[in-house]
Amino acid sequence: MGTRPTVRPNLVEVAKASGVSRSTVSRVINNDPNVKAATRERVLAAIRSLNYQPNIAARGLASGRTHVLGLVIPQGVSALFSDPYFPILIQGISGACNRLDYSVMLWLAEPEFERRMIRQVLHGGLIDGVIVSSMVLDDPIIQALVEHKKPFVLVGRHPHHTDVNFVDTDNVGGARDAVAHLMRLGRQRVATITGPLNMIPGADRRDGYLAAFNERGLVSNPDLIIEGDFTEAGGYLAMQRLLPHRPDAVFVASDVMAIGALRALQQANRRVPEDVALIGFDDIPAAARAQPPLTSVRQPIQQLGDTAVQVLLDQINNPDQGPQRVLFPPTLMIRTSCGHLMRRTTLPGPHRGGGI
Amino acid sequence: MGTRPTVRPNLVEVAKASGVSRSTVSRVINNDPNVKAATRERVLAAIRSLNYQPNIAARGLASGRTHVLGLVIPQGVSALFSDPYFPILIQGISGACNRLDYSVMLWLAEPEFERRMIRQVLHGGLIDGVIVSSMVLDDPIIQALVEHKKPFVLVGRHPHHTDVNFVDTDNVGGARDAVAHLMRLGRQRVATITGPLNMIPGADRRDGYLAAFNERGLVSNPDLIIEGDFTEAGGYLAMQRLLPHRPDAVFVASDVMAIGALRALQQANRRVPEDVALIGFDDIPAAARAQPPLTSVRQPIQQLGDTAVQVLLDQINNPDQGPQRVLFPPTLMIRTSCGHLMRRTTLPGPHRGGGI
DNA sequence: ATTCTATTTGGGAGCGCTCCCAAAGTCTCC
DNA sequence: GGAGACTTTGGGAGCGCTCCCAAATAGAAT
Repeated sequence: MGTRPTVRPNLVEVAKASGVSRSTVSRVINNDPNVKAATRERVLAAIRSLNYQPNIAARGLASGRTHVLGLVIPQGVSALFSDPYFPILIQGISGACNRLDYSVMLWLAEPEFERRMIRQVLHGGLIDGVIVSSMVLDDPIIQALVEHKKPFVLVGRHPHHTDVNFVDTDNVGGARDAVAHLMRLGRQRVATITGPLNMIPGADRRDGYLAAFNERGLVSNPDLIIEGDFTEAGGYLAMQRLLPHRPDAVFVASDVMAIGALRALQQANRRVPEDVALIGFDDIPAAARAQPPLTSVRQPIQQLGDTAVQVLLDQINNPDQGPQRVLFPPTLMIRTSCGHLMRRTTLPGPHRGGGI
Repeated sequence: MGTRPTVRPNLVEVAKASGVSRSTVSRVINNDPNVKAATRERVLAAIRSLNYQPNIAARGLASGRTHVLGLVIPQGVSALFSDPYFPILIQGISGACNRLDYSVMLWLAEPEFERRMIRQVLHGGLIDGVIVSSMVLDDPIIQALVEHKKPFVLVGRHPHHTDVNFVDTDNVGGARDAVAHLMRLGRQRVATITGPLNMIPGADRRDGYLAAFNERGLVSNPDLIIEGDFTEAGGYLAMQRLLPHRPDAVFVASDVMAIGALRALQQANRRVPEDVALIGFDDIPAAARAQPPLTSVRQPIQQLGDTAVQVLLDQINNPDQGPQRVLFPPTLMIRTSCGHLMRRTTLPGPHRGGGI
């Protein structure tokens, strides 16, 4: 400690220390098979003893490959606080990058800096590929990535760009299954609190709700569809607006909103699940801890992030293959809030009022 | 659209387009004052028309400055999901970086990849400085940063490294004020659920609790101090262990734990605040929405991130100045859960039991 | 041993930028 | 009008790496 210089060694010094040329060291660190085993060992020993780490900037300059991925999270800032979705996603992405020897650059795109961000992603030369977790339809970054042929993968499908890489949860299917479950339990007035319908998961989950009706030849009641905003407060307000229409079940498009809805129900003295059954979406940790524990559609968020990295690297390494599309099936986690099969006698009458 | 080449223009092309030399263009993009105004205009026009963006890798190689900051979040992964602290901190850091024309590389340090991460941060040559949001005492990254003289700033003070840059909330003071408030309201048996005591904010907030006793010449009761783990479940369990010791107030070292504690109290039919007053820490959004709304010590998390960036850039630009230490005073957000001044008649008896 | 091929290694060139020093241009003042 | 000082510009060198081609070496076949 202390005698070793704190300056970074470079290729040439490693080469000198192991008695080979620059090129050979380069081959070793890039796993080129054309190196004799003995030579490779010698070089690796020198690398270890000098604590050598290739300079990413130089490597990026020379090869155009930096082993850095960009993660772009557009959309309003607010959701990032309130919903554990993004932290878990970031976790999944970061874990995969650690494992695969990549690094992550993070852009939380604020609209006012979006143009600069796009320029930097596309032209900065520092990024091998981009993971975009956009949920809004008209995101300029996607168009820019397509035009500049930058490798990228979407987390969450995009209806206008179907021929690009994406990984997603089957939001439509998950919502449909949840609503079908409520119907199977005998609920007659199944409502939904949607996400913002200009966000793709918002629209998809709404479509799943509608699909459950269509499949049974039923028509949905527009009064029972309220648009929320994926926040707790939004779920609370939406539930309040829904109450006069006497739903006996609500499919809420996110757990965070469902928790808000639950609060509104309790305030109105409606029992869950006896008076109103509730199913959320995402299965965040708080869902299981709610009172009553919240039935929820679980999506494998961390796996989404992990897979996004794999798809992106695959695309970077084989640019000529077609786009990959991965859709994970969600799982309905049945807890208390959706209730059991209703016996005829407990079917709600036209208007029961609430209360203990 | 379409005719413009998708390849990135470089300095030489900008130089050619504006009829000056490479060097002059370089001066313009680096805001060197030694450029005639007319020339500068001409170059800027060319930059705009070519949509030029300096190559970060090349710039980093040549100058050793990349305009990239590293953000290292060590510690177990779990806290990242459950607590909005980190998302908000990241938000603050990212916002400041956007404003100041920097980018962020994110490392969620998993222990198994920590050595590689450190090597990359220190020797990768891609990072101008590092923001470390460590909360554990024996973090190897901090030692490594000190030894290699890499500019860095801690978010959260570190008791062993007092001569380094840091920004922090005054955790001791915030906790002391919260406990003093409970005492002033007439509570007799003020307990605390601490964070993990090997985490710095955990220890600091415990110390603040103790300080409130010391300042009044009181001694604290060890039975009323339970170590938690900053999770909801941990707060729930800690509260259960605390109940037999009949606290009439609890200072909980984080809101997430406080929400768990609240759940335990309600399950045990203890009224909040009548039987047990509660104060949390952090003032996360969920605190205000709890039932009853949770009194909490607010720390300016986003500002912490923002300031960390400023301090770090300051340090990068003036490496010879001494370390900066910034301590933000927290604010006690008084809501329902801590109750009002107790009249003598409502002082709790030895054991009242709970219940509606 | 000799030729031919396959494997392994070495060194030049260049990625796009900054830094430095020297050259050219401009202004001032006696 | 020319010396001196200051401002502005240009071009060489080099950051640490990869890529490519050529050279050296080893191995196989005759």
